[in-house]
Amino acid sequence: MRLTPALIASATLALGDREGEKAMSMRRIAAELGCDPMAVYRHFPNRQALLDAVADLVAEEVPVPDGREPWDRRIETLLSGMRSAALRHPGIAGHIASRPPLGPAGRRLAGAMTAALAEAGLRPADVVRAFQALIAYSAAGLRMAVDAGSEDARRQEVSDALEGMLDGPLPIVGSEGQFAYGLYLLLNGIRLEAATARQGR
Amino acid sequence: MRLTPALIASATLALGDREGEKAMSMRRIAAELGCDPMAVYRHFPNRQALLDAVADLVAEEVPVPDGREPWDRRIETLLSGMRSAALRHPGIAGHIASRPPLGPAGRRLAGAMTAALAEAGLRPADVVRAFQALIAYSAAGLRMAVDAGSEDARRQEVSDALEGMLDGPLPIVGSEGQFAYGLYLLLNGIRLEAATARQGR
DNA sequence: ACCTGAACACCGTTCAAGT
DNA sequence: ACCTGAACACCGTTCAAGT
Repeated sequence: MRLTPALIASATLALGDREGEKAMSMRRIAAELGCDPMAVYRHFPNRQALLDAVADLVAEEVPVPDGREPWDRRIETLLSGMRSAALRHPGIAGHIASRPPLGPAGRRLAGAMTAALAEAGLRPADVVRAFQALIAYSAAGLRMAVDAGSEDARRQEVSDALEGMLDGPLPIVGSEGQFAYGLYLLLNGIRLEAATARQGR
Repeated sequence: MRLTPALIASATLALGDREGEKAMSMRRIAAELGCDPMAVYRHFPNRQALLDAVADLVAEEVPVPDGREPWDRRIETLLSGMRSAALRHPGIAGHIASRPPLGPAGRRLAGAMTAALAEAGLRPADVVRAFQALIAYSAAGLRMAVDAGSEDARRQEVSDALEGMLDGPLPIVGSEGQFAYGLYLLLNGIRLEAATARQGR
């Protein structure tokens, strides 16, 4: 069977889904494909480049929202779409959190997002800054979700650290609801900013 | 020289400052201390626990803001203090971004932060959610700063991906200004939320 | 009982040697 | 010219053997 970048990437994704992040080593990937570890290096310069390709494969699964929806609804759809796609592929989710996909699929999503922000009424320079703030926040939320799933001890530690300062139980770290709340704060901030920009026009 | 957890942690921090993240391996740390690699395991159960202790050492450097300052100013001081302390120690900054410090120093900062949020007028449940959103955002900003410093190629890639969608140059990914903008959006969101909570009271 | 270091089970990547 | 796999320079951690 002839190797191609696409074939290597999808085999790596499947391996990660099945056996987790640590299973996606060059040696294990090669074994999965039944080839020499070095054969992979003929298609990708290094492991990171391969994982970037796998991440973009996941970005392909994210639906681009209908352009007739309001801009804030579209941003919510895009970001929670990326988040749930990543969580469907736990092996690569950690990599996605560190390096949001920038291949063809990633750029398609970035385009939809910046379009929505421009439509919100932000100045071009602020579109980029708000874009990066939203990506940064989503990446962090994804990382917390990944860590929370794999490290119960950490969740306990966070809980212990905060419990003393507050009454009531700690909401689950990295949960969907927690993610939505921060996104809501950011979108509120953007709305306020856009209103100010519109007035100054 | 007798080994102690504090001595190991500060030697590890110094090593990371001098030679970067990858130099902080159990073997290199032991060499730095002139002891057997296994000696470290008598004071820390594993490498992650040691790095957590190093991270808390950095949190000790962050000044706690004056309680008479307004709540939003205090949050800015705390988060940018943590950010610049981490960036002064590039070896451990990546670890801090993944696992915000929760040792004694980390808890002190968390306490100051939740107090500021409570004073802003958020409901207790929202204090925790806003706290986590702010931490998540700051961690992501720190990660972007660390990556931007070490990976010019990635910055170029992000720039290429966005340049096509916008006119004008891309603001530096992970820069102080970029970080401040997202924080500003979040604080605006919190102000709006607090105002709503206050009205419902 | 405490401590050591050899050994286990891996890594990503280079590079010389084969075809 | 293309491909392979041995080898390099590492890892974190376990555990048997020594004192």
